Amino acid sequence: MSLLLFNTLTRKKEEFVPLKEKQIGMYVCGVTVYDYCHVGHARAAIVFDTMYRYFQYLDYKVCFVRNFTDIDDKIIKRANEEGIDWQEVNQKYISAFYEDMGQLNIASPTEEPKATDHIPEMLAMIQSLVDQDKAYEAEGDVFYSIKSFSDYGCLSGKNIDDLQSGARVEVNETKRNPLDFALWKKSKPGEPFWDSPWGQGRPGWHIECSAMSKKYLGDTFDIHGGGKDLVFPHHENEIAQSCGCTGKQPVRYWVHNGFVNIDKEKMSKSLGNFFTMRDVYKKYHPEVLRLFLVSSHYRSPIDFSEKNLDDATKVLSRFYEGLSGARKLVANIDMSSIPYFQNKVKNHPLTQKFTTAMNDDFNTAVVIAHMNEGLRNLNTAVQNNDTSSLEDLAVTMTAWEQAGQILGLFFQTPEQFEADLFKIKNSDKNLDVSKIEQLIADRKSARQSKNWAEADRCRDELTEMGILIEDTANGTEWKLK
RNA sequence: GGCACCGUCGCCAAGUGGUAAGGCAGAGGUCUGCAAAAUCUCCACCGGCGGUUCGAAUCCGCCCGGUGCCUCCA
Repeated sequence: MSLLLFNTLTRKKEEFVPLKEKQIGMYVCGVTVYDYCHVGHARAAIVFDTMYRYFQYLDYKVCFVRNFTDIDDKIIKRANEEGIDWQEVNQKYISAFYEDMGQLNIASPTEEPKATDHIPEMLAMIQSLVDQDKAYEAEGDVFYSIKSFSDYGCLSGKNIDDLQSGARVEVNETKRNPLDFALWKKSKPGEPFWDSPWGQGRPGWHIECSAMSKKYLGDTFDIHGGGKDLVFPHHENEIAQSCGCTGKQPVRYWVHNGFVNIDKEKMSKSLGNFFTMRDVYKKYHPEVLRLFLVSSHYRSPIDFSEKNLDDATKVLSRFYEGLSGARKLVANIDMSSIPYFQNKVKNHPLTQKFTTAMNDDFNTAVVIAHMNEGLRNLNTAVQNNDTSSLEDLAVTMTAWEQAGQILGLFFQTPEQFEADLFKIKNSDKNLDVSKIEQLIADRKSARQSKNWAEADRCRDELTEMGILIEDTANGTEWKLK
């Protein structure tokens, strides 16, 4: 069964065929480490993490490279603002990145190169472009001459004339063409710099990805990803640089994720309408954020709102409750002793539907729909306490759970999830747990003596506190609304 | 101004030529002392107009509405 992937270069879904059989080279633009990550960064991370997981599930050997941009204007500016060294800025926000992404269950890429560790590679590339007359030095800066690349605009669908006529590009006297972009920037006094054949300076933004992807993945590799906002100019320029340098097409499939919106507008720093990941975690479980972001297709815009996160919380709670019930029912089943267990999971209808959806350009939204349907089967078995076919249930549960895990869900136990959820929900309520338990005990004795009025009074009091109770076979359980 | 994209139930969201997945909310049933949870049933002809087609939410044209990129941006 083939996998279809939407390629920005052709604007079509294409059958994905890697360069080398069963191997994939994938490069994804990471973040510039000058501030905390927001939900837009979270989406990009989740989208490509999910692809990475699914490729591995399909038995591909994936070399996944995700970079850190650790030198640029914003970092220098931030360092000056905070009165610290630019490296300290990097350090601070790289560790924040790991904290925030770790909570989302983002797997480690194969390589996480930093721009400043690859200055020689970048200089070599720039030199090659200069030698080929595709780049030129001007007063200490080095620019790429877009005239040297006839395909310039192929990725973003722009043509050079349109770009020039609408040019909001800053006027720079030293450029031969206003659309030429910097490969190397001369450093100003007091700024960090590296030595180069063109004097002291630092790399332009685009060259790092060309140099690092070439180093780790070769002149041509399979997938290059990032947010839609990187299509132009960043990825367009990367193609120009890489192709100019090697003469080869650098990337076979360009993959871009859609934006996170707020009230239909792109979440962005400049608009100031962004939420950092750590802000979101104060009110919502990180896994809820993950589920929310995989609930729609990766290329569509997704509207970030409390209502939508509340909905996602409900779905994830249902998922975990169903999982918890099913796990308890099959607790005594030794799955490893079930004949052909892995094959049965693989051939389960749910797994089949899962792979069909994922093979269609990673349609995770459809996967979630299938999981909601699958959940009903689990819940029905649990409700009926159906022990007649526990082995089948174990297979169904595993197929269901596995689908979720490839989406990066279910990375903790249902108990931990419930406990975390309580902690988050209770953070601004500060409820007294012993009081809750006392009321439940009071209600229990009232019910035993069939004093329904008193029992209901206890429940009403709990309801007022925001507590929801459920009488189950194992006693009364409670949770925060 | 140039170039793209989007408009599906009250809300969120799949589907891109064969008579509309899923979730939330809502209505009703089962279960329950009553609830809750779970489960079952019900709940849309797809922005407007025209065209192509045996057949369109899905293709084409026009219109209306919204967004993005063209400057740093996931």
